[in-house]
Amino acid sequence: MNIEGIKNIITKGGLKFTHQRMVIYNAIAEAKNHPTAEHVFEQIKSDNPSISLGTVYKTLDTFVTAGIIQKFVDNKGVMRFDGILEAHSHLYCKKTNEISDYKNAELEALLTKFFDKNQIEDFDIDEISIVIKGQKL
Amino acid sequence: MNIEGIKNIITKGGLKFTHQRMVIYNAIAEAKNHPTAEHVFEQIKSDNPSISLGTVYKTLDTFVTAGIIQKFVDNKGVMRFDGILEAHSHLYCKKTNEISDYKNAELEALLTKFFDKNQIEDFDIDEISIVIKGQKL
DNA sequence: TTTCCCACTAAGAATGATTCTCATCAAAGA
DNA sequence: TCTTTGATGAGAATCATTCTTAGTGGGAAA
Repeated sequence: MNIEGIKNIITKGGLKFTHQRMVIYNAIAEAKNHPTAEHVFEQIKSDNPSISLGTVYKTLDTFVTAGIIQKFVDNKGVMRFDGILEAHSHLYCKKTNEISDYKNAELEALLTKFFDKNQIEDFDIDEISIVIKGQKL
Repeated sequence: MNIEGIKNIITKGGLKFTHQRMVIYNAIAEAKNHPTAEHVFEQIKSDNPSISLGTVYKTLDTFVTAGIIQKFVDNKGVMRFDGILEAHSHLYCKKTNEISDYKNAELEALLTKFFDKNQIEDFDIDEISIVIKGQKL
């Protein structure tokens, strides 16, 4: 993604555009896996030697609050960040600990239909996600 | 559950039966919520003043490995333990941070059927769980 | 332009959950 | 009984994350 595109996303989230936010957002957008704060830090450190790990944590959190990225917790309890905003499920490989995306419109439709019909008592659903654990072959 | 019942479960898991394991398993079995290691420790401490928090962590982990309890990670990255072994989904309340169980045979059947038909390429599924986030009313 | 202000950042200390280390202990088997 | 092995207690160590504090820079207003 180009600088203008990133700037747009950040400012549309109601945030000031800064160099640090630019490189951090860029790292998330380019990552194919689901990076941790540490991953992002390692990724950008060589080109931005003065950046601080604390800033990475704080900025990622700011992005989550602004709704321009998502976060979730992995099996080990570590925060993972994700530039994809649409709902999608995750595959956890027990062998390699990799996390990959799984997206299937039919499944989403199935779940939506199911929970429309079967409301949960005294509970207002915001989002549903599926966690699939297994092994890569 | 009575002592004999707990002893049975622990020894059937291939583990030696000890006093600590007894009280820790009992705490998990009686808990209605999904306790953390710290919760279990607080729960049993008054009757077992010499028990160590490290032992609670280690024992819970031993139980998980032996397959007699389950564990998962909550939104905040903290380990939660669960004496229920059957597959079931969790409801996360964004207001109170409570986690409750959700079990629905129809939903399970639906998912099983779906993934039987729609195998995931190069991935062997062990278990599927659903995370439902929202608010208690 | 100059000043003022405030959000942003860097650096590292502090925290909280979890794991590790190691000495001691207890039970089961030889 | 002696030995061995695994379990336990105590607390140190680790790891991810948050907090604190001081310093910086860019925009708004005069």
